[in-house]
Amino acid sequence: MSFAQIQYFVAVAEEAHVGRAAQRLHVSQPPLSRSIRSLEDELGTPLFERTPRGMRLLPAGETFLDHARRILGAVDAATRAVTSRARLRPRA
Amino acid sequence: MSFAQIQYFVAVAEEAHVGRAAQRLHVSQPPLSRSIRSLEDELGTPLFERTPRGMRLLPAGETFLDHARRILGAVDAATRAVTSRARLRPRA
DNA sequence: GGATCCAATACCGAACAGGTATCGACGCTC
DNA sequence: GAGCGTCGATACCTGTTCGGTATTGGATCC
Repeated sequence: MSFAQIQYFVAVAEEAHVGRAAQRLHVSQPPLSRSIRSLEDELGTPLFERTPRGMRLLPAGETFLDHARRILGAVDAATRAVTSRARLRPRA
Repeated sequence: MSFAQIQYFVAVAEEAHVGRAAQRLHVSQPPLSRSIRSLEDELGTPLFERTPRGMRLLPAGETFLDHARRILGAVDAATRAVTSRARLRPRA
């Protein structure tokens, strides 16, 4: 599991559409599809239901989405915590 | 930034020694050195002070260590949340 | 000042991630 | 119900990354 994978997952969950998520993330659709699938493989659970109209979150996916956002938030906080230190203060 | 990088960082911080951390992580020393260095590059801040006896955490490193543990915890929680779902219940 | 211990670098091969092209499945329109 | 459009999934190739072995550079200790 990588950060990119989690960001990808969140984007797909929010867009409910791999193609749209890909656009938003500035990557192409196939890597995104693969990433989601390998995340599901790693977790041993499907997170989405594939429909002809796009992707619908399964209950496990909803749960994971919650955690995923928390993880991304934690990473962001970590980054800001030390980079603001580096610059001695964030603004001015 | 990757999870491995964060795990590596925590190990080095705890061991205060790249070689020992490498042993614990079952990787060799050079990749670990590089990983830490590239993390510092990415954050734009040194996290360790290199001494002839090993690695000593700098204040920024202490801060980051805190966040790093939180991140790993969040990832673990996320994983457990959906894998326990997958198996319908963790034990028996 | 030679031996020792540390992290850093050079170099190489395997694994991974991303891109383009294409497929297979489903729904819609006529 | 045939053809078309729209999904995600797969095949295939390529550039990058990651990990390993061998070696270096620097500091300490005797």
